[in-house]
Amino acid sequence: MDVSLAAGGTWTDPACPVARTVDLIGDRWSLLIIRDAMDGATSFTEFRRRLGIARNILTDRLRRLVEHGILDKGADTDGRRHTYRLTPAGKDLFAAVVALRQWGERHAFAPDEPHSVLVDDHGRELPELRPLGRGGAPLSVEASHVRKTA
Amino acid sequence: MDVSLAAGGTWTDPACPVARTVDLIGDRWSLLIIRDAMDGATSFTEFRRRLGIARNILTDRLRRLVEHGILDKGADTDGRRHTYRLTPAGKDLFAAVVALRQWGERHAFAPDEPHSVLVDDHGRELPELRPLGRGGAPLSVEASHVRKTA
DNA sequence: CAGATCGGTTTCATTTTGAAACTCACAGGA
DNA sequence: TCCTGTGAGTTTCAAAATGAAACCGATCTG
Repeated sequence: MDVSLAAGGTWTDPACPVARTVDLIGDRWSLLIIRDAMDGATSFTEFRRRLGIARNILTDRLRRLVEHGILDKGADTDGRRHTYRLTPAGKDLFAAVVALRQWGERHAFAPDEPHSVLVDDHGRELPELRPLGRGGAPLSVEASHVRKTA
Repeated sequence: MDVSLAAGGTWTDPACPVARTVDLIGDRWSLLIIRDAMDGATSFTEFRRRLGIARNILTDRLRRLVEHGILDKGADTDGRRHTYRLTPAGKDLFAAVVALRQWGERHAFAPDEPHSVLVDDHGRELPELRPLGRGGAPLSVEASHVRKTA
């Protein structure tokens, strides 16, 4: 994939993987486009219908996601219709989307408020995603730290 | 916590937990502030030093994060200095930050490019965070779907 | 008291976003 | 062939967000 920012851009914090990821998909729309791509959306019109996003912004975000190797743009044989599909790198964002979703379920809804649910093949809700230490035990924020590059 | 958006705001997609989470922390800075809070930053000045963010924007983001129950603002006995600390909801974003970090490590760096590393108490790198199905086996994007609310 | 520090607010220019109108290519039907 | 609709944009322009810099006020430190 393209490991660089678009035209002239510089990383907010070049050594930090969190910062680079946020530079690539940390805006109001990119992650929602990826969410919908994971849920089966493939065309410009379909993304637009689901998101209610302005046309020019969608054009721009799709272009960026393609540039960064997260989506792949194909011309449908049809001629006019295009298809946007997740690349392997795009699909690899699944864990991040699940983590954000689960946090939202826990903290962004009132206890009685309904929300959509992510389920597996058998319609069962996913277990909570938790960082583990090397030993396999859950790892807390306090028990970890960032080792800066030499 | 405060399960609502700031003054007059409406959710991008009220029923989707991913969208709500993105509405709360899906901007260029919030996640990086949270990252640094997880790494020990607690003061206005310290966040500013680490991020190079404009003062007014930092003021605004800290206020929003406090409003949304992700950070807790305390007055240090000192008098002038304040402390911003993660609430339990804030600490619960750990999984999401780890997922974004790991994706960045895999896809936003050239193979030979150095980056900071998240390690556990014993200095060992964390294992990859992967969504699992109910059975305990890794779950692919294709093997899951979103069940909309009734 | 003078100066530095901390945590802001205000001002103003630049950038990004969004809504709406316009364009262009193609396909199907009358 | 002409008309109409659809898909995928581009252009234009106003509104909102962002960022740099100056200013402010309280509190410590010498």
